[in-house]
Amino acid sequence: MTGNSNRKPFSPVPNPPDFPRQDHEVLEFWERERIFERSIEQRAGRDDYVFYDGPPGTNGPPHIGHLMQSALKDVWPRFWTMRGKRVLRKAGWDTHGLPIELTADRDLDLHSKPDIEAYGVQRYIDYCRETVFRFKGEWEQAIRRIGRFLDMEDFYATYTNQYIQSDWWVLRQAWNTKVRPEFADPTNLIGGDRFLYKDYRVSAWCPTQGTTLSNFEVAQGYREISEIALYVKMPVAGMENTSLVVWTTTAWTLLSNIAVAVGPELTYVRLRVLSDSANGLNRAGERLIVAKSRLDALDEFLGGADNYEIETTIGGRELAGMNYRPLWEFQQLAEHEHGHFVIGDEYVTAEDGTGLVHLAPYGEDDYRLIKQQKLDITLRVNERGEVVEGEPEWVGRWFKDDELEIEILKNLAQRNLLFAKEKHTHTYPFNYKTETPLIYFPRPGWFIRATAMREEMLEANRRINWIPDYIRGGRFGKWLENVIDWNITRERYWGSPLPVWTSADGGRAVVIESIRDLNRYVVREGEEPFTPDADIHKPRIDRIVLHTEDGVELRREDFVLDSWFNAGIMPWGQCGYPDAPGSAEYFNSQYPADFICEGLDQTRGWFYSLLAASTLLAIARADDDVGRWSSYRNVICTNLVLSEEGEKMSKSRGNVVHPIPVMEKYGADAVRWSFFRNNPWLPIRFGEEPLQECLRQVHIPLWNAYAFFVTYANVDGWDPAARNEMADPTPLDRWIVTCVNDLVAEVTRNLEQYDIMPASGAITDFIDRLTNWYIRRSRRRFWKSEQVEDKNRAYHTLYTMLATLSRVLAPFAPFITETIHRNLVAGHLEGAADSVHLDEWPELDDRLRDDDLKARMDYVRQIVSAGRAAREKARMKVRQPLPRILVVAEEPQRERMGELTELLLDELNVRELEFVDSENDLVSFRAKANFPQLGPRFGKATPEWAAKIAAADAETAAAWAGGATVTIDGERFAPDDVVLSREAPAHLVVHEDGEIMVALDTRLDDSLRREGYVRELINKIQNRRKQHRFEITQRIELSLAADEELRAAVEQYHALIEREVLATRIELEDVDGTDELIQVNDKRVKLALRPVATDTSPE
RNA sequence: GGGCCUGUAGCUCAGUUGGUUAGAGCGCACGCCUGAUAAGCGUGAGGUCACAAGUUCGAUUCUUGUCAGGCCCA
Repeated sequence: MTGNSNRKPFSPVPNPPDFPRQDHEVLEFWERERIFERSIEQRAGRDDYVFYDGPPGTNGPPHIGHLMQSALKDVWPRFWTMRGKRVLRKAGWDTHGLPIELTADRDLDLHSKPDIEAYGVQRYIDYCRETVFRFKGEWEQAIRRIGRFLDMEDFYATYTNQYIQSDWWVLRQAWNTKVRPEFADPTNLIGGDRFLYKDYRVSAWCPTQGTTLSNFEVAQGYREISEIALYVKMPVAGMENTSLVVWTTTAWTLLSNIAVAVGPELTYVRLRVLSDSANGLNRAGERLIVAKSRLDALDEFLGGADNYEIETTIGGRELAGMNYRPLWEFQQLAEHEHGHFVIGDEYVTAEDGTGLVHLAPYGEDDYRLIKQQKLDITLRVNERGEVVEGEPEWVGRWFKDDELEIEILKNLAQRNLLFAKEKHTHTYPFNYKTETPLIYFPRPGWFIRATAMREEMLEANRRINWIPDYIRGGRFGKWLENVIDWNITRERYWGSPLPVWTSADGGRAVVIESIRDLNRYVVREGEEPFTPDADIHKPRIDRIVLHTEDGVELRREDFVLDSWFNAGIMPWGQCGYPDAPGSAEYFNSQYPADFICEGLDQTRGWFYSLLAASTLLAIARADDDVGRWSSYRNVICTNLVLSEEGEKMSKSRGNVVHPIPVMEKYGADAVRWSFFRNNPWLPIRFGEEPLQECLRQVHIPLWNAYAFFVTYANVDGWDPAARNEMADPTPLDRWIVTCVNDLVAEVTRNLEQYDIMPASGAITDFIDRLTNWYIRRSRRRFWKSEQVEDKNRAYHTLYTMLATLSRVLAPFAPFITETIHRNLVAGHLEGAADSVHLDEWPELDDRLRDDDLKARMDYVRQIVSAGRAAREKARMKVRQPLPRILVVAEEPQRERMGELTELLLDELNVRELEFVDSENDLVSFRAKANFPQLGPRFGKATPEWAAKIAAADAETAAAWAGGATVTIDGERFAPDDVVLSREAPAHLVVHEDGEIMVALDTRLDDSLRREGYVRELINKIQNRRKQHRFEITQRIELSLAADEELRAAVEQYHALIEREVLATRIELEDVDGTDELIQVNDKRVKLALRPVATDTSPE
C-alpha cells in the first residue's frame, strides 16, 4: 500500500456520466450550502469588480439568445471572484413601456387611446402593473438552470418608486445644468439653455391610435402606394403672370403651406409658355420658374421643348426672399405672422419634382426650416387627421380621403393654379397594427440636449473597451457623431411619469426630484403627503396641481419616460440613488461597471442610454475624471443565435429551440461551452450537433481522465494528503506541468481582455495534451506494481493537473468542475474550499516551466506523427516492433531529442533511432537524359550521351539533386540537362511532412517477429478479458495451444505476458485442429482463460 | 439610399502586426488502440483565402472598387 491506512477513498466515478443529473446535484449543493452568497461574503472588504445586468423585459419567455448572454455574463464575475474580488450581481427587470401596454391592449381588447380612456386609466395601469412579471418565473428558472450566479432575490425593477425617484433625480440634474452658450436654443418652448428642454418634434404619428410610432415600428409598416402627384403654381407677388412651380404627393399638406424652399446652389430658369400646353392647364404667355435640370422631365407637361422659351436663368440664392401669393384666402396671414416667401436650403435637390419644394409643418426638414425662419405654424389638419380649416366643404374631412384630393386638385385647376398632375408610385408608412396611414406631425416632447454633450460622449467612448473593438469607431462611434437631441418622453400611460409641472403659458416650470420633494408642495396645498410606497404612476400623479409662491397654477406635463431612458439610469436606479437609505454607499462602490454584456442592437438602446445618462451626470457634477464619464469600461456585444441550419429562429419557421429541454439532455456545461467556442459578436449556430461536439471535445475526455485517475488512485489507496515518497518528475511530468502553466497564463490573459474564444481554445488544447499524450504515455506508470516512487509521482502529477484544470475551467463549466472538485479536493486536502467557486484562481509558477522541453516534446510529437504515417504506408501495425527509424536532422535537432528518445521509440514501437544528415541518405537518385535540352545540343549523338547519363552512379545523381553541374567525358551537364527520379530502398518506408522527414526500416528478423506475435497475443488476451468483463485486477490462468514457433515465442516472453495480462500461470499445448481458433498474425491459436480466486489487490 | 460587419477545405469556423508548407472540428477514405474512453485515437485526400485593380522584392493579410449575405439606420 502506498497510501496511509485511514485515508478516505474517492467516490467511484460513473462512466458514462449523466451530466444533467449531476447538474441538479450541483445546483442543490450550491443552494444548500449558499455557495453564491458565500462567494460574496468571503470577499467582504476586498476590491469590487462591478457588473451591471441589463434589465430584460419579462412579459415574454427567455429564448436561447438570452441564455448565451447569461452564460457570458456568468464567466467574468466567477473569474474575478476567484481572483479575489467581491462581485455583486443584482438582477434587474424592465417593467415599463410599450411592450407591456401592447400586452394589456391585447388582453383587454383595446385599440386606441380613446379605448383606454373609456376603459379607465387607473384600471389600465393596475392591469399593466399586474402583468409585468408574467414570465419572471421562467426567466429565473432558465438563469438558474444554466448555472448563472445572480442575485434574483434582491433585484431591481424599473417600476418601483425607488427606481422612479432616481429617474426624477437625474432629470432634475439635467434641468439644473445649463449648456454652453453655443448650444442654447432660445426657440425651445421651455428650457432653451438647459440640458432638459421642451419642444416640438415631427414624428410618425398614428391619427387613430393617437400615438407616435418608433422608427422600428414605422419601418415595419411601409407599403407601396400609387397616388396623384400635383405640380402647383404659386403666383409670384409683384410679377405679372409669373409662378413658382412646386411638386407634392400630399395634396392635403398644401392647405398648410407656409413657404417654398429652393436649393441655393441650383440653377433655375424662368420660361415663357409659347402656346396653350397639351394638358390644357397652361396658357400662352404664362411665365414659370423651375430648376433648369428638370426641364427635360417637365417637357411633356409644357407641350414639348418647342412650346416654351427660356427668358432668363436665376441662381437659387437670388430666388430666396421672393414673395408669393397664398393659394387660398384662408391662408392669409395676420399682421404679426410670417410666411409665403422663398427660402434657400441645402436639403433641396433637383432629383425629382421641379427643384422647388413647398413647406408645411408636416415633415422633419419642413419643420426645421419653418422654425428657423420663425414662420407661422398653422396646422390645418389636426392630430386626428381631420381638416380643421379650409374651404367649407373640406372641413371635418379625413386627410387621406381620395375625394378630398381630387376636389383640391379641381379647385386649383379651375383657378389656373395647377401646372400638371401625374400618377406617382412610392412607399408610404402605415401603422403596422391598425393599417392607418401615418402622418408626420409635430408633437410636443421633452428632450435631453445630447448635441450639447457630443464631444464628451465621444471622449468617454474612446476609453471603453469594446468587444469587438470596431464598434468603438464603427456602429457606436458613428451613432454618437450623428447624435441628435434625445426625446425622452412618450405620450403613453404605463411608464415613469415625467416629473415636470408647468404653468399654462409655459413660463414657469418645476422639476421634482423625489417624493419628499413633491410632498413639500403637496403639503402646502393641504393635500395628503405621498408615502414612500404610494402610487406615483398615472393617473394618480396627474391630479396633483402645484402652485408657485406667487400663486401660479402648475400642472404636470402629461408624459411618461422613454423606457430606454429608464434603463440608462440603471447605475443610479438599481439602488435608488440618491434618495434611498444606503444608496450613496452602494453607488460609490458600484460605479462604473467593469463589465456589461448585451446584444449588438443595444448600440442605439442600452449602450447609448447608459453612456448618455452617465455623461450628462458627469457634466452636471463637473467631473474631470474622464474614466468615470462612461458608466461601463468593458462591453461585449453579442450577435444572434441562429438555428442549426443558420436561419433565424422564429415561431413561424417552427425552429425555435427551447433552452431547458436542451440542458436536460446535454447538461448546462455543454450549452455554455457551445457559446464560448465562438466569437460572440458573430452570429452563432446552435443545435444538437454542436452540443454533441462540445461534449466529445471537452467534457467527455475530461470526465474519462478523471474516471481513470479515480479508478487507479483507489486501487492503490493513493492519498493526496499523504507525504508519499516520490521519484523525480519525468520529462513527461515536467512537460504537462509546463503545459498547465501555459494554460493558466493564456486563459488569464484572454479573460482579462474579454476574449472568450482563445480562452476556450486553450482549454480544449490542454485537455487534448492531457488525455492524448500525458495519460496515454503514462498509463503504464499507474499500473505497474514496482517503482512505487515513480507511480506516486505520476499520481501526484495527474492529480495536480485535474485539480488545476477544474479551477481554470470553473468559470466556463461550473458544474463538471464542481463535481470533480468535490470528489478530488474538498475534504481530501486540509483547508480546501468546499466549492471550486470559493477557491482561488491558480497562480503561475515560472520555476515549474520548461519551455525548451515543451519545444522538444512538440518536435517528438511531429516525428511520431510522421512515423505513424510511414507505418500506415507500410501497412505495419504498431504492435509489430520494427528495428529502426531514421530521422533527417541537423545537429541541434538531434540534441533536442535527448532524453525523449525512449518515449519516441516506445510510442512508435521501434528498437532504434538513427539520425541522418539529409534526405539523400534515405533515398537514392537515378538520372535520365532531359531530351528537350540535350537534343539541340548533341543532335545525332544524343542517344550516346543519354546512355552515359543513365549510367551515372547514385552519387553523381545526388550531386545533380544538390544543384551541382557534373562533367562527364569532358561535357558539362547542369541539373537542367537531366531528369531525376527518387527511389527509396525496398526496406525503407519514407514519409515527409513539412520539415520533418523520417524513414522506417521494415526488415523483420526472428526476434522482432516473435515479439510481434507476443504483442498480438497479449492484445487478444486482453480483448478476451474485456469480453469476460473481468475486473481490472482479476488474476487469470491461461492455456494456449499453438504451433512450435509461437510456443517458443511465448516461452521466451512468458514473464512479460504474465505481467501484462495478470496471468498466474501459462499452460502450453500442441494445436489440435478441432478446437475453436483465433488468429494471431499468420498463426492460428487456441486460447482459454480461467479466473483464479486470489487477493485481487496488485500487491 | 447611408453606416457597420461577414465572405478562408464539402459543412461550421480560427488565423494572418505583409514572408518557408494557411489551421481546427465535423463529414469523407483508410487504419489503429483498447487495463479511462467506439460518445476513443491516428493518418490521408480536400483550399486560385469571394472577384478585380493598386501599393510592395513579396498580398489571403494593406488600399480602392465590384459581387454576395447579414445587421442597424433612413
